[in-house]
Amino acid sequence: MKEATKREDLGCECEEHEAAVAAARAFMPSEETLYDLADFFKIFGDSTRMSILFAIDKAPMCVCGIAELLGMTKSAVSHQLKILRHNSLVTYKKVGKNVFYSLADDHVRDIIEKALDHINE
Amino acid sequence: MKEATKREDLGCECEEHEAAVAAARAFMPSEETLYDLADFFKIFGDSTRMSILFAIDKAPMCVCGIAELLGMTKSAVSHQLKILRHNSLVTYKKVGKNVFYSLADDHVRDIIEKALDHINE
DNA sequence: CAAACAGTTGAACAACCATTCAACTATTGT
DNA sequence: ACAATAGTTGAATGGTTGTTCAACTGTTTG
Repeated sequence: MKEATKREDLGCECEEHEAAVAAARAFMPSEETLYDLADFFKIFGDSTRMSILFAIDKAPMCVCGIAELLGMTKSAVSHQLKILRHNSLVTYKKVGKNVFYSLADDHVRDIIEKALDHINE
Repeated sequence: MKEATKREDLGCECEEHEAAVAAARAFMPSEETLYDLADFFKIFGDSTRMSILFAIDKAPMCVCGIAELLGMTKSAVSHQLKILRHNSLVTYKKVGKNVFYSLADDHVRDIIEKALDHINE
């Protein structure tokens, strides 16, 4: 046998669960909120961006400094900084030829710290 | 002009920054920690997984219930639940034909709440 | 002004990843 | 024992995304 899936592969026929589904639906955030949340976490989900955030945690640092610290090209770093910039996680200040980046606010530190707690059990 | 990049695209010649780089390097976490952190956040960086976490936030729910709530196939949901399971973000309990999933601990709620704070400015 | 360096950017490429599809296991009910 | 449903899983696929490459802007210095 094993023809194609008979009916729907979505949901279930068990009507006992419908109440639970309805109850959960009432507490679900909007689609937009869910996407915003996922997009926000996506930024932290890359080791290069994570490294950059730690690099500028204690003191502002220029792009070439970050590149040297991480052993990466300035181009690669700059691309990631653009993402961090567009999501307001970092700020920057031009000084001559250099651009110094810093963390935007303490919010970022809080979230990373929480995650570190979870990782270290 | 514009031949290939003359020398290295890594770092900079400015020796004034070497001290800053060395200082930052002293505070950098290990490579392993950075990867673990990024991997951890990567899990939250998908709207399907984020939706699942909210779906089982208030009460345990079976796979078919989640699938119906999200309007997705049971297969797709199961694949994501596997990832959440392997990262200890959810627990499960078999009851007859059903498998009920719940949040593993309050740690997860804390982190999502922090992120919501940041999004809502 | 011209050379050199810091930084940015768009296109191309490669690697990764979420969903689909099909098949499978396990449990319940007839 | 057989049919039906809940759930899982491996392979294939299509979309996303990080890095590289090459070219560009802007600033400083000789």
